[in-house]
Amino acid sequence: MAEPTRRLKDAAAPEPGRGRRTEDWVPVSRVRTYELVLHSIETQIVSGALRAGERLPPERELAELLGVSRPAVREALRVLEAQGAVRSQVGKGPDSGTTIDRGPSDALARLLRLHVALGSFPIQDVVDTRVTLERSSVVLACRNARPQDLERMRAALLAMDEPQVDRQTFNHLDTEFHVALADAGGNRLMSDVTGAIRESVRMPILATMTAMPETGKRGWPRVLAGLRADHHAIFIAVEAGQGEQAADRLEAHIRGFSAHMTAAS
Amino acid sequence: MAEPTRRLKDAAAPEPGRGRRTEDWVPVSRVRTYELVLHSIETQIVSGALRAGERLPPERELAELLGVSRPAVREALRVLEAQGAVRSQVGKGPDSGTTIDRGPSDALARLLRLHVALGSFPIQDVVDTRVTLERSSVVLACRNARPQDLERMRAALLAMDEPQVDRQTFNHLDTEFHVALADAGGNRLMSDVTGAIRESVRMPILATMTAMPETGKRGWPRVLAGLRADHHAIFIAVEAGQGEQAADRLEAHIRGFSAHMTAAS
DNA sequence: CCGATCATATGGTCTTACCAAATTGTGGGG
DNA sequence: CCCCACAATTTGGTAAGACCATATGATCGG
Repeated sequence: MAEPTRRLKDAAAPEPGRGRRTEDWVPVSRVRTYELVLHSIETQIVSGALRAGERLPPERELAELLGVSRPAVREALRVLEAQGAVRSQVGKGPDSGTTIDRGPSDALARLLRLHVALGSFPIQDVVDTRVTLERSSVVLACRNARPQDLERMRAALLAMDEPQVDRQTFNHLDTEFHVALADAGGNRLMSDVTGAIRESVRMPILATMTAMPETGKRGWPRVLAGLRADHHAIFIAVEAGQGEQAADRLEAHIRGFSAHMTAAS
Repeated sequence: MAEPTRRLKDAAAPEPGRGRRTEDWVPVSRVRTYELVLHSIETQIVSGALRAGERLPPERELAELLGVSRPAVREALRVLEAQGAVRSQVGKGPDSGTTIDRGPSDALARLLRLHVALGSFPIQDVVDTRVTLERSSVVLACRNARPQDLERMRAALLAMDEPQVDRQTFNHLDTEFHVALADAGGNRLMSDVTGAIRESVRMPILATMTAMPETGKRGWPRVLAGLRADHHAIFIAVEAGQGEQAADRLEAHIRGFSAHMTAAS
């Protein structure tokens, strides 16, 4: 690690007394201490001074090095942890403490899910973005899919064909199918973002499914049959390596269901 | 707010003494307290019980309601704040305290920048994803761009044409141009993700530019001229509403420069 | 009636303390 | 000499309490 030792706050405080004093002045700090810590660590990561797998100093030491309190350090570490950038473990030994950890894990998904729920993005925008990404993914999948990728998709397909499948289970399997499709493309970023977006609309989709009546042209049984047919058609095209056709079918599939969602609202 | 009052940890502690006692047992919690708080608040947001603009209870109150300590609550709030889901303000009055705040702001960009720096995603994947999204964005921009969007792009173009522009400034303006292009499409999610990706590769791009020699076919002056020409060509196509041509030029532009990056490494 | 001052609510920060988990060191017994 | 049990140490996890800074609102005096 290059040099994390520069203090964020001048540690030569006039007194070891708590907090800051009115006479300090320095107009307005306005920046919260934990943001300073966060920025310090982020900078070291972006600049390459901190690499994946390396360990950060212990919390207490880091607090002293930066001239801040331990809670401030902890708050910053919590943010980094939620972003999947670090991992903390108690105990002693080489694996203990806080280590840099390249694992976006579900950080992206959680972020997007929150903002979809909050309505930060119009549903139509989410659908369009999803179409864009999944079209690309499926084209890649036609070229790069390995046998185990196809097997994973086939397993989801078969499970969705179960006659007694309920809507929640179907929704889970549907997500799994699309995520497997994205993974099959072999582009990790595209797959993660695609998965995050599909995950972020899982709840709204389930709500739409649940609201569907038991009969009728727009009833659940009819819709379910359509979705199954869509999935099979997409899968066949992927197996055959027909990228454009698969993409078109996928787009129709996504837009078709999203029409139910916008119609309901 | 529906009901945040269910305690996360049984508050009927035998003693007001600190921490937990050995006799509590309950095998292993293994889940950290702040995660419980975080999950509790996230659930209320996703379920719609907490909507944008609403206020959370004060930290102290929330801590008591959930039966946890204030630091635990604060750590959870910090994570939500970093995700752009809440905003905290001191003071009194209707705007004070912690409020739900739909503003992804730069949360996405920071997340991606970290992981690109950490190497969580291969550079080629990032480039491909960027191409996919920007192609879609520019097609949308050809249909939806308003005069002020075009003006913003034009301003960036002109600034990049300054003869004395240095590499760092050029890199900033280049980012601004691509972000303006994405914004012009009118899809907020696609624009945010596109901007985040472009932002996340800003440092690597700058490093590549800085490493270029002053002369030669692959020297900075020659590359600079090429980039300027690319941008102008893209802009002209957008102005003319020729989506496919703009997309093709954009892809060539992005892939052309990325070739320098992969060649250098 | 208006303005200045004080009260209050709220997040921001630091200190201190103790708990829990995991590794490591050490000593005794085989 | 080796191995196992136990203690020491390191490190994150949690809590309680205090004080500071800021923004609003209320109260009182002119």
